[in-house]
Amino acid sequence: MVRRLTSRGLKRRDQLINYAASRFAENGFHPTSVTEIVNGLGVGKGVFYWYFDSKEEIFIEILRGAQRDLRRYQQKAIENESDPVARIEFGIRASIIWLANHPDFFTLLQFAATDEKFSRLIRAGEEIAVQDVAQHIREGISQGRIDEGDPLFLGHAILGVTNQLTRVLLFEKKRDPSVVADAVVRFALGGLRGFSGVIAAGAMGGK
Amino acid sequence: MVRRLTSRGLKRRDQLINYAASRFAENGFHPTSVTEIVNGLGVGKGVFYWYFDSKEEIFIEILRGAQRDLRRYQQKAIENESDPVARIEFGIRASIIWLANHPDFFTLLQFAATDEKFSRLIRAGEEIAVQDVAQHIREGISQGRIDEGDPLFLGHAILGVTNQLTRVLLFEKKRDPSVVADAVVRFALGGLRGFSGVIAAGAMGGK
DNA sequence: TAAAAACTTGACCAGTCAGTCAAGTTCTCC
DNA sequence: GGAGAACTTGACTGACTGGTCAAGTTTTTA
Repeated sequence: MVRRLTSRGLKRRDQLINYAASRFAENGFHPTSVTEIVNGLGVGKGVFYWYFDSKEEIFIEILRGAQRDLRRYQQKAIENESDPVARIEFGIRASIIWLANHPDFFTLLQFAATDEKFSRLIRAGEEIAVQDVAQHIREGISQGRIDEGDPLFLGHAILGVTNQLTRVLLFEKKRDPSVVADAVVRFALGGLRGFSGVIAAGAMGGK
Repeated sequence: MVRRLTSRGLKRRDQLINYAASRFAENGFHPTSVTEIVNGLGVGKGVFYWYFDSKEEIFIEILRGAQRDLRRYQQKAIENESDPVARIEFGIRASIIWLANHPDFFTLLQFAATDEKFSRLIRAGEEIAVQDVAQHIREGISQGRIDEGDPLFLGHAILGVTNQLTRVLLFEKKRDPSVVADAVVRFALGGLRGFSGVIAAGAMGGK
């Protein structure tokens, strides 16, 4: 949808995006109807379709905006740090703080990753985040601070820990963001350092 | 729904569960209609409602079955191992193998975790799996093989790495299950060992 | 000030959905 | 063999969906 929007139009569009995001987060994407969105805002249905071609489109806009905002926040958090491992840590901490401040978006991103219609977009955003961290991992490896290993694998592993602990500790168990961040950082940096058979050495025959 | 089922009825119920699971995995839960399920099986709609009260109920049955089966598989994989760290490793490997053999269930479990109607069930299953691994972690800590840390946090961290790497490496990048398992185990055991400030020591002022 | 562009209304459409049910068929068990 | 239980059919219902559009209002522009 391409339209010349006045400031009034821009405000309305924002209002739709924000309200729709909160409804989608609470009820889910499919169960939330366009009628419900416009009624909640007290406007006619035509308003919705003046700004968006479809329910799908507004959801994609919501996702794009969230991804953009999160990435900016991450980059700002690490811009003055040159040590690669510290950049990883600061990136993790920034992500958790951002998620704590945008719980709705966390829910939306999690759902979108499971829906065929939106998972492409989510994965593309994920891939970008992983590329970012993989670069720091490469530097860390070349400095001998991180064990050899595929940087992309390791980046995804960090993402997985961050997402899971954020969901469980931050949102479900209501832990403080800094506590969650400490736990993620501890595990992620330990995971990066890797495991060379020392821990379980007493036990295993194979691998 | 409680009914006395003959063997014919049990077969039909199984057929409905399996076909519905494959449709839900491919199309998503909401977009898949009951009509689509019964038409795909070439039966009347009444058949569906003879065995299940609702579309929601069949989905819950699918999830329960998957959780039960996965847990059994995990337990079988570690039953003859006494070393706690090795039990963790074998549990991870068993999970990945099971998921590789049940890609539909992986998709379903991921979606269900994001839907308010089903997330309770998923979280309960997750909590059980985490309790299992937390027990091994506790033993590992008391043996001095794993750094101090909340066993539940660490258990969730392992779950997060396993899920993410399974999704990305196994299902998206089509890597061999054993390669995925190696990557997960490496990261998870390293993460358990923890991080005591050595890696990033050169860099950080604050935490 | 007047035309054009931006914005809003809400009734309406065609389609889909989960779920019902009266009627019929097949099976089990005595 | 016959009664009752298990199973199956598919037309039907009422609610709701995403999306359209002709008509109207407000704002911008020149």
